[in-house]
Amino acid sequence: MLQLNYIRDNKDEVLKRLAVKNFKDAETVISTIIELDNNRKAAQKQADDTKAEANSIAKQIGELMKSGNKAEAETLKAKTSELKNTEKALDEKLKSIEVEVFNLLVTVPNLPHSSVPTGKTAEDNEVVRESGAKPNLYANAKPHWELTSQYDIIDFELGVKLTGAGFPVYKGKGARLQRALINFFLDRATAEGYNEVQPPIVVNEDSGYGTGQLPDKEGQMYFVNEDNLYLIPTAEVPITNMYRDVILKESDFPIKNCGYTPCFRREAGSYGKDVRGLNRLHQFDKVEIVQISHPQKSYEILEDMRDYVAGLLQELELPFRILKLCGGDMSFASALTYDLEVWSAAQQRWLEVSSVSNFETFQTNRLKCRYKDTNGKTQLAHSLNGSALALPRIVAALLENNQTAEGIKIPNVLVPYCGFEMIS
RNA sequence: GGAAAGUUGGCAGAGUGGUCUAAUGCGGCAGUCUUGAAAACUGUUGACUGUAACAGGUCCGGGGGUUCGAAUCCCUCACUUUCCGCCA
Repeated sequence: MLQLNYIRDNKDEVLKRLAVKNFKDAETVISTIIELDNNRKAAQKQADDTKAEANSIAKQIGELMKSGNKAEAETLKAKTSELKNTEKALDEKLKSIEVEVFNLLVTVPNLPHSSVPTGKTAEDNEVVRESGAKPNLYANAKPHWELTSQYDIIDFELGVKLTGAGFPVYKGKGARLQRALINFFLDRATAEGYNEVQPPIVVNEDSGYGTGQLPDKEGQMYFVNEDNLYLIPTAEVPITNMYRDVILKESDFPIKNCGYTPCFRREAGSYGKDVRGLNRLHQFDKVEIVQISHPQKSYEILEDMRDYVAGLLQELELPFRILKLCGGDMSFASALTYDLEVWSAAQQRWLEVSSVSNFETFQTNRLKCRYKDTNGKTQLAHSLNGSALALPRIVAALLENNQTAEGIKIPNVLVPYCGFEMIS
């Protein structure tokens, strides 16, 4: 959520940058917000003055009662009933304006960073870097969803029986590979200075609001009706919400946390070959890295995070590329996002395995995650996160790219974690 | 699932319906003392809104009510803790 003060003081700038995100009706929405806010201020002033008067009368009555001057107290009492009515009316007016402003404010996406390329779709994303050679597969190379059943390592049908589509069962070396990747990612993140946490994987409504899944995207999350809890779509939600309603000290920065969790996404309305096999699941595993930073450091940190994730892909010997997302392809809450994609050799396409974003104050404004600066003023911190990494598409690429006539070769770095060199 | 008790500032913890502008302690910050530190002593110590700056307003779990006036009384919801039951 954008800061109202910022919108008020920088209207033109806000409109210019919202245009990069292709936010429709920006002019109307922003103007309405500013106008409503002016109304709010006026109403608040009125309400405050009324309350001030009522407060002072109440105090006078108190003193009169104490000194036994009952008659005078009664005359003062008579004066208050009208005040009470106006007070009530003004409060209601104020509240309704505030609700109106809030409802508009949550529809406004974050402002993109000045370096974000303009564009509408994924076609317009900017390739920042490409690394690693795409493998030449042998003649009978197969897509991963055939390899998984050939070697009996991931069973999609069995998952359908137990739960439904998009909930695969990992078996044998497939399960072991999952565990190996999780441990590998966590070990690397810890070595990079991230503090490992194991958060709950169901969260309450407040947490959903804090990171911006609510009120907009509740359709994307599984919901436990009886207890009013949501299954997390990413560890970002609980890990970032650890800093909800917190005022940090400047010396607390940088705050680096990482965590492994299963992630749950309803993915309502997704069909077709994009969702084949491991490409899109309802439940998957992911290691997430999250940082809370000083505003002046956040872009430096964003690049560190991006390069860290790239390093993981290099270690896994996967060809990958880094994209800087254009305004139209970026998420609602992000100011700047890098996507990392791995080459999936049998599908002949790039698969997104990580998204690293700086949210600046967009999340922290809602979270009320602040810090005290050197002047003792409280300021909003910046929040950032990235996948490091999401497993399914990594597994898809590993299986497809490393397949040979004899079996699937495990990259060297994972062998100690797996305890085997080949899936055959 | 049953019963009871609770929810107050960064933390602990007081608080007979009227200077609550929330006691006190701890912690934090600043100062005195010290070569430096500790201890001791002194002072200071929240958030939001608002203003040019003051002033003013809001906040004692959330919401509602009673009252001229609520941290305090009433209703309601949420959460926490303890005990019992069930159970990994």
